[in-house]
Parts: sequence; C-alpha cells; structure tokens
Amino acid sequence: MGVLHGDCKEVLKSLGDASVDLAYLDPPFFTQKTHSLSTRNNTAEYSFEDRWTSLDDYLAFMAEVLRASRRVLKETGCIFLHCDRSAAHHLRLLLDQVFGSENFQSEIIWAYRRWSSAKKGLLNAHQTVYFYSKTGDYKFNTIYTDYSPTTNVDQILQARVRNESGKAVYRRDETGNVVIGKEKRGVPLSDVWNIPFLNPKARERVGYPTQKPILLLERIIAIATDVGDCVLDPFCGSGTTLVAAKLLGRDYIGIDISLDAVRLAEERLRQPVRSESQLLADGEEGFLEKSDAERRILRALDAVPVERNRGIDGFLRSYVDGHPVAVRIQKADEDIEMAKRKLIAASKTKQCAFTILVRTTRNEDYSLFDWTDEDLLVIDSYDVAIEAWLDERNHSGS
Amino acid sequence: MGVLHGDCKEVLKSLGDASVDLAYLDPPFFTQKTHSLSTRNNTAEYSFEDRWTSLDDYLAFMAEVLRASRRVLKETGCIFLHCDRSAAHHLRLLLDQVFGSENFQSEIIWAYRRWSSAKKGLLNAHQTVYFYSKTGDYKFNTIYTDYSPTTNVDQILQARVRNESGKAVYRRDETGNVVIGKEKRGVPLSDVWNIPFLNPKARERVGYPTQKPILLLERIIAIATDVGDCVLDPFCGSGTTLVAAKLLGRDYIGIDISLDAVRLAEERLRQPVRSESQLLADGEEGFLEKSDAERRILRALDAVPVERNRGIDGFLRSYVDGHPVAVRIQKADEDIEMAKRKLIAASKTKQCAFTILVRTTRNEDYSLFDWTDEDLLVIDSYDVAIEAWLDERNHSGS
DNA sequence: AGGGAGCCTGAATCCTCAA
DNA sequence: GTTGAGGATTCAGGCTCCC
Repeated sequence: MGVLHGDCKEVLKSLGDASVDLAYLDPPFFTQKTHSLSTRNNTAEYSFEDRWTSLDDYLAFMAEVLRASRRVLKETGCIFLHCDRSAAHHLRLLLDQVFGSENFQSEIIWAYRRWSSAKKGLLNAHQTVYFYSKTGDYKFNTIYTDYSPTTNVDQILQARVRNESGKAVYRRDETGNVVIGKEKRGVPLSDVWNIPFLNPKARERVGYPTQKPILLLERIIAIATDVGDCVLDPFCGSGTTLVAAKLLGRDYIGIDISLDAVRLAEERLRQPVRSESQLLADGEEGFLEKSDAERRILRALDAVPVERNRGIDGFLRSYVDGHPVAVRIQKADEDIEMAKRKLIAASKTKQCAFTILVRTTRNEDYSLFDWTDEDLLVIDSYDVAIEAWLDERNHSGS
Repeated sequence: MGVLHGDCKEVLKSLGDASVDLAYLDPPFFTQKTHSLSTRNNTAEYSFEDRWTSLDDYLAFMAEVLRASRRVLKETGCIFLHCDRSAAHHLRLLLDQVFGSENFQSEIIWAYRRWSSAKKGLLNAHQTVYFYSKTGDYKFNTIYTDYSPTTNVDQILQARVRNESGKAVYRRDETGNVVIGKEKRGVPLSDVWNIPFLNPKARERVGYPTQKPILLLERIIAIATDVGDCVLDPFCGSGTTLVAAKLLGRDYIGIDISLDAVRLAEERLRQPVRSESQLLADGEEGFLEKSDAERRILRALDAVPVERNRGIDGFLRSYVDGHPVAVRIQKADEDIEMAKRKLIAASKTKQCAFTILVRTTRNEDYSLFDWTDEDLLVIDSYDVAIEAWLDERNHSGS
C-alpha cells in the first residue's frame, strides 16, 4: 500500500499475482500534446508528455500494461479503463484480446457540460470508461439512484392491487387510506453518469493536469470493491483514485512515472479531503428558476433564457443596433410596477437597446402605471390577450 | 426518391455517385437473436433474422455496405452509423478504414432512461451513433441549446480580452465601461443526446422492432442537411428516417430487404405523424429549428399542433365551455384576410368555441379588414408587437 | 506547407460588495 | 457578522491568422 515511483510496466512486475481487487487506469491519451497546468496559487507547475511515435507504438505499450494489470487482479477482480475519443475503439479491442470479449461488462459514459469552443461540429462532452471483469464471477455492488423526476411519487411509495376488472389500482385499507408499499431502493445505476467536469476554478483542483472528479472514482470503487479491498492505479497522477480509496476505507497502490506526481499524491493522502461540488449538492434543478409557462413565452419571443439574475429572464437572440434586448416575464406574485422596477434595475449596466416586459396578469389597477417609458415595451402574453377578449365578448353578449 | 425493396448491397449499385447528402445506417445488430414485436392491436407481426455465422462475416458485410454508401455520398456529405454495444468498436474501425480516421467527427451518445431490470451490473441506457464525414469540407448546421443555469448574464453578454499577463478580463472602452460582445445564440449542441426511448405505448410506434425515436432522426437530418437535400437509409425498416426527412422537407431514399418493411414505410410516408410525446420531450434540449416560428407560437399558446389541415395549425390544449379553440398562424405569403377565410372555412365543421388568428406581418392595408368578428380573435405575434413598437419609437424620435 | 500565437468560448467555480 | 446576488476568472478547446 502506497505510492510507487517508476514506469508502471516495470513496477507492476514487483506486485504479486492475484493481489488486487480493482484496477483503474487513466492512461495518457493519444493526443500528441504536452499537457501542463499550474496550481491555483502558482506555487508549482506540473506537466506531462503525451507523445508517441505512432498509434501502434501506443497500443503496444498499453497492451503490455493491460496484461500486467490482469495478472495482479484477483479472480473476482475488475478493471476500469478510462479512454478518450481518439483511441477508445482501439483500446476496447485490446481489452477484448487481454480479458476476453465475454468479460466485457459495460461501456460507461461519463457525460458532463463543459466550456464550449468555436468548433465546427458537436461539442465533445463525454469520455468513455470500459468495465471488464477478469472472470464471469466478479464482485459487483449495485448502487441505487433517485427516481426520474417524472416518476409519480405515488407510484413509488404506494402498494398496488388489481381490482375486479383487472386494472392496477392503489391499495387502500378499511378506512380508505392508501397503503404505503415495501421499501424501495431506487433505480439501479445506469451506464451513463452525469458528473460535473472538474471546473477550472474548483477548489478540488490541485494543479495537476487531467485531474478527475473524486465522485467518478468513488463510484467505481464502490461498485467493484468492499471495505478493506485493494485498489490499483498504475497511472495515478495527482492521486485522486488513492484519495477516494482511502476515504472509502480501501487499501491502495498508486504508480506514476513522474516524481512530482508521486510527491503530490503522497501529500494529498496525508490529508485526504473530499470537496463537494455546489452543482452536485444542489442538483441542476436548484439553479433553474423558471416555470414552464415562462420558458414557453421566452421561446415564442425567440429569446435565450438566462438564470442567475433576479431581474432579467432572457435576451432576444438578435441584437437591435448592436445592443442586447432584455426580457422579463411578470411573475405571478408581483404587480406590473414591481416587475418594471426589477427589470430596469437589472438592465441598467447591460447597455440594452430597450427592454421588454411581458404582462401575464390582468386583474390589477393600472391607473398609476406609466406606459410611455421610452425604453420599455410592455407586451400582453397570448394568454392575457385571450382572457381579455373572452371577458369582453361575454360582457357584450349578456 | 422513394422506398426500394432488396438487399442494400445490391440496390445501392443502382444509385449514382455523389448523389446523396446524408447516409443514416441503422444496420441489424450483431446480437445473434431474432427480434420480433407485434403492433399494438396485434394485426401484424414483424420480425427479422439477426444472425451471422461469425463476427468476421458480419464485418465483411458491413464493410461492403459502408463502401457503397461512401460512393453515393456527395463530397460534402456525412454518414451516421447507429451501433449497439456488442460491435461498436469493430464498426468504428471499419469506418476509420473506409472514411479515414481524420474524417471522424463525433461519437454521439444517445442516452435514455429505461425500465430497470434485475441484471447484475450497470443498466444499459445508451446507444452509440458514429458521425463521419466524407471529406474535411462537410456540411454542418449548428443547433443551439440553452445556457447552463449556472452561467451568469455578464459571461454571456460581455466581450473579453487578455491583459498583458495573459489573463482573460472583461474588455472596457476608454471611459472604463464594459463592452458588450456580439450576438449570442446559445450553446452549441453537445455529443450526448438525452432523448426518451420510444415509449411502448407511443402513437408513433408502428410495431416494427428497433424503431428509433423520430426526434433522434430529425436532429441528425437537421445538422447534416438543408431543405431539398437527399437522405439515404439503406436499412430503413419501418421508415422513421424517411418520415423525418419528409416532415423536414428533405428528399429521401429508403432500402430494406423485407417487403413487409417497405410496405409499412410507404404506408407511413402517406400519412406522416409526429407523436406529441416527442414534441414535448425536446423542451429541455431546445428546438430543432430555431426558424420554426410557428411551432414556437403554438407552444406559447399552449396549443397542440396539428398536421395535415390546410386551415388550422393547432388547437388550444384546454377547451372553452367544452368546445375546442382552433388556431391559425398567418403564413408569410398570405394576407390577413386570406388567413381569416381559410381559418373560418376549416373551423366550420369543428364546433369551435371561437378561433384565434395570430398575425405575423404588419405591412398590409387593414382598412377593409373586419376586426369585429364575434368568433374570431386576432392576436399580434410577439414579433409583430416588437416591430410595431420599434417603428413607432423611431418615428417619434426623429 | 506547417506550427505556434492569439482569439473567442461558456461552465462552474471563487470572490466582492451591498444590504 | 451573515447572506446572497452577481461580477470575475481559468481551461485534457478549437478556430484563424500570420510567419
């Protein structure tokens, strides 16, 4: 147990047969670039070369590492290989050769949102982790996740019976109350994992390039090992895998060819911390503030919705005279005057050509409202227009 | 254009070189099983054999189909190959050989939620679509989606520069004010697509095995082709690709070895239907075609779009006094009077509570138009309201 | 031609300042 | 002091442009 320095091809030879329960490999990708990054306070800079003379060269190297990793795995052990888009298919072929295609278990998709670029084509927003077992009899702990937001709570909790006509209905006791069914554990984890990409500003970042989010490693370790088992990471880098293993009570062996990396990993292991991402804690919905109706109105205006602003709900997609146009939808609990104040206050610094306020309620006193603002256009939502017309028609008809 | 019957290897020979803009292939998977499924009313059962003597056999067949597909593609054309988990890596190697690894564009992950099973291991919840171009100069239309809820307004609006130390900072003019950047359309679509799996109860389902959601096909067609371009599907099955192509105004060529499939596809093409569940499903991912103003207006009205009616574009989701409310959006090439006539004519037999006409153009003579129809409400679209206000502001300002 | 410098991205954080 | 809205900041990106 510990962090070893050297080429993993060589160092792996010093480990005994069938001695580890899980091998996680995050090898250098076949990108032909040098990756470097500084720590957040610029005290150190870490880098590594990702250059190979050819793809065959790279694959020969990886084949040797995979065979060595297989040897040290216990019979119930598993391997998780982290691949990037350029060589994933070649690496899976290697895995088929070394572990056998019958031991392929899953292609895990790590999906994330990331800063964008001006790339022609689709934005790359996932990486692949291949999951192979050494034998058919491998260790696997099922993880349960939350139900989909569209799953009805009643469906999860309440027991069901079939009534006389064979239709499934909720079970009720003598007094007519619904009966809560047996404990549900949730939905088994799927092979698509939405885990936020380690953000450039994240505190979790230690300055080593290609650092992975700790949640990704925790999940892999939790799936494939129990407490006390041993985790191997032949390309441990800054040691995220080892930190996750230590925090989960597993033994660990890390190897890296860079002495900087080994020292950094040892440093992190002395004080293992698990920082919680705000996004993970709150979930994406925590940031979403708009109702369905508001979104529909923004779409109809051809406006881009924005969150994280109390006064502005969106901007028109097209600028007017080179200036943006801010939009606010009147909220259910605010009068038109307050909506106007909030919109104008929020737009002050945004150099807007003008602003649009969409009115969504009618039953107000508008006698004091100033409709003649030069830079504010008030539009009735379609619903308001329909209601007003219906009202008028009913009155004139009676 | 049409649906051809036969082995695609042979039928493709009858197509000319460089004649199609997009090839979408959803070949039989290498699963060694027979797939079959009945229609919802059990009127027919479709099945196909998915058996090959060996993997090499299967790959030899696919290599030939890929080469034939490449030949018929225009120089700016693209191919999308739908793979399953068992052979995806082999198929990507074939694509590298036939199209060249430098023409690899994306590995698209189609992710979906699915009913869970008790299987040991992770729940399979994705399929892979490989996207290759024929040359480096290929056609690609970027689709834009919403910003992440964590992105703030400043980030979206303000221009940035690098200062002397290479740090990115907001750009400011001489007076120290921030500078607003150019128009923003949102975030480019990523390579991970969350599209609901075709619900077994969906109206869209026609009972053919492995049927794909139409939204998936619409997206592929929208990014790789323009209106009037030609889409090829050598394994067209029940014809979802062709239906999507037709609905989006593209030409199409479908091929299938099963006569049942060809007949079913031809039947669907006579009455192309797009199920409502799929329409609602794209709410989070944004609209397929930003220019699809009509659909945006219908959604803002909370109306259900209807196809195949020359006078009515949709109905309000909620009835008024137990009667439906028909909606028409004024078309670009018709004046308001004609739009009104068509709407009223089409609604005559529908027992509507009233009808709504959404006005989308302003530069007309309205002096003869009768605005006081008891059963017709004319609403200005948001765009018209904005244009009118801008016009007025400019006139009063000058 | 080919390779490096410079530019534009936006996600998700950190950080500041006002209430 | 505490909170929280919103301004600021970096990057396992990817173009274009310029030698």
